[in-house]
Amino acid sequence: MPRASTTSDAFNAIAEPRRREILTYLSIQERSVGDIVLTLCLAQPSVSKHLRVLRDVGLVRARRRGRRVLYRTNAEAIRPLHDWTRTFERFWQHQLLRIKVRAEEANESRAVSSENTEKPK
Amino acid sequence: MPRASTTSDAFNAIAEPRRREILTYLSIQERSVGDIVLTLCLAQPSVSKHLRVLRDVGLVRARRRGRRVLYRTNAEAIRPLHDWTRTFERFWQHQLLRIKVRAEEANESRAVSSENTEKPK
DNA sequence: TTGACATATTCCTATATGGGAATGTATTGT
DNA sequence: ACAATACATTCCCATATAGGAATATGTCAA
Repeated sequence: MPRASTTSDAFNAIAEPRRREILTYLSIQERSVGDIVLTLCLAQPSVSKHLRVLRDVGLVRARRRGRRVLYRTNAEAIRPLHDWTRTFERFWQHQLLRIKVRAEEANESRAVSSENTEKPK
Repeated sequence: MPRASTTSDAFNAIAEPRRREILTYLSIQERSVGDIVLTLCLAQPSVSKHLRVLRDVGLVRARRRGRRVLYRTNAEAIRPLHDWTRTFERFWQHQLLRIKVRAEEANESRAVSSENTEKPK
């Protein structure tokens, strides 16, 4: 079985670095495909294909303006990603806390010498 | 050119749903490969391979304890993902605000009827 | 209508993948 | 040393890519 489709969800869609760049670029302001091509220095078909993927998972919205098609980031679709990563927030806070505590201990008790670093059972 | 390697960065690594499940499971408590196999109902080689990917990008840490190898989530490695999604936070707040304002307007001026929905230039 | 501009799609190809099965490696208990 | 346990790796394969080139579609302007 190959990898899941890039259009299967937002997680797969944003795995591609260029698509992340496009999302960032379009979050500032609505832009045409041509703008993206020029600004990010990508081939036009490539951009269209990336936009297709982003559109399929709801990460961008499009609307025609004459010959052009204007795209904009749909930030709402990024929330699930944010929420998922956020569930780990408390853990990295714990880790930072542990590191901080360790540093303080090491600093305070420079006399006690050894006793730990790895506590085998 | 195919998709970037799953081990190229955390974004690619977490694109796989099972890997996300493993990360969540391991964030609670350090666990052996066997625990993961039983709890998430996956084949053992599959788990080992997923852990390999997660380890390569620093999302998990491992240590031997006798015959077992205990894995734990390295939450720190998830921060870049969190930070990236966070850059869009203000935008979805804006969008929610717009929606809210629109709803209020629609509610207050039920007499004014039309004039917008799409404003062609 | 015709041409020019803007974007989308199709075709092609090398490549990384995830699952299953089989096998390899490390560690413990006897 | 040997068997058993716990993981890791390898091999095989169907499949979804991403990029490049070519082509199709859509829209406007004269």
